[in-house]
Amino acid sequence: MDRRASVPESNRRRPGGRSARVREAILRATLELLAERGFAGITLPAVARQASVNKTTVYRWWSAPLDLVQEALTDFEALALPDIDTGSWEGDVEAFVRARLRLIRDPMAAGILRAVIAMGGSDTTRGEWVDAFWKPRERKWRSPVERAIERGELAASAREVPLVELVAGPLLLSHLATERPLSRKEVSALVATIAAGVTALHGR
Amino acid sequence: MDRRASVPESNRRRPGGRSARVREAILRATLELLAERGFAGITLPAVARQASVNKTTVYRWWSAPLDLVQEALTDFEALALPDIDTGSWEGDVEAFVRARLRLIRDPMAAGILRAVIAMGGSDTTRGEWVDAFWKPRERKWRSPVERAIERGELAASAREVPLVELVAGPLLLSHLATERPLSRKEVSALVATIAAGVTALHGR
DNA sequence: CCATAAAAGCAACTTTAGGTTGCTTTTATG
DNA sequence: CATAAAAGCAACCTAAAGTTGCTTTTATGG
Repeated sequence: MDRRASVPESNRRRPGGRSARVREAILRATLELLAERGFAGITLPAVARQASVNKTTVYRWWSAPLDLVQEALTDFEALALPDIDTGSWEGDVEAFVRARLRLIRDPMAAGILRAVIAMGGSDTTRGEWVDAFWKPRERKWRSPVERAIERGELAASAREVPLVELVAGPLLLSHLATERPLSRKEVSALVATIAAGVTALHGR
Repeated sequence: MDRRASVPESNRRRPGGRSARVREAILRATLELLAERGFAGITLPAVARQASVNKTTVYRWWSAPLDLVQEALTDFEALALPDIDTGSWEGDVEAFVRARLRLIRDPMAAGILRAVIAMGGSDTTRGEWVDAFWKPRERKWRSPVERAIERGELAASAREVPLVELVAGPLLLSHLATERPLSRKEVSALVATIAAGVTALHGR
């Protein structure tokens, strides 16, 4: 049986010492290449070079670039969003924007997000996986709206507003696509506009 | 002197007939591969195959994938946005969203946008070029806000609102990144929220 | 309409880089 | 400290990018 591409850390036979170090180096190298060169930059020999590890070692445990990327991203916690609960939903929006800004300003995180975006599209296998990648990160952020509705700050109709997209989309466009980051003023205006719009239509 | 990668259509020595057909086929093939496989899919032999053209012909006129992509995108008019002027700025916002939706739903346009996003980042040469790619497409869409201010619909302070990002960002995120397109309802809510927010803060 | 030179096509070649294999050396672990 | 797991090494195969000299096709001007 081929044990490659299906061996989580815990199932490795010698998880202590060198093996662990080598594995870490390989997954870190994968993220570095992914951020710098995109998915196209991930070949097993390239990862081995970046990690200063012999390529046979990489081939022993992973069989394809996608496996490497998948495993590396699972381990990469920086892309996770913090829990946000400021007490008011406007505060939550502001906090979310700030958190997202910090994240997207980190070159490695930005590069990785770009790569993940590029990996979507026609190819079904990748597409499904990319979907699985985003889902948990989105779900985490429906709750503030729900809480606001429970608190009576917003009407139930607020659920129709695609808040995640409204808040994160502009940052994505300005930082990742056009690479003309929003100014301090524009960020403030962004938050204010969304807050005012939602309050005007769904506030109590 | 190397005449490759610096020969616009008009400077070719025999621009009629076959040469023109071959050039068109090559640039079309470039866009197809770019949309389907991303920038990584662009190699000169691959483009030649896709265009049903001999690879020596491609090598004769272009020296690198980036040259091909650059020239192909310059010729690709589908990514241009229509002029919008409905008379009211809310109407303009709605019209812009609809136009952008149509665009982003086209698989080829979506694939190309994804590829362009992925091409941004560290590498300075590419980064500059990607910037040049977006600029004309953005500028075209400051005018509706300006017109609204001139008409007296909005206060001058509305200029601070990053409207392009606010309107296009959510569509970008939902269609290109997460691939969970907004529903009809959500699109309406998006337009309504932005309109209400801007009106509340900057309306007259 | 035809002569001709530009440009496309073709085939054989070199080079580069991904991927494979058998073996040796290092080292975690009982 | 014995030993087996895992990393390293070197030589290899293969596929695809890139190159070259030449032949065939065809746009174009006289």
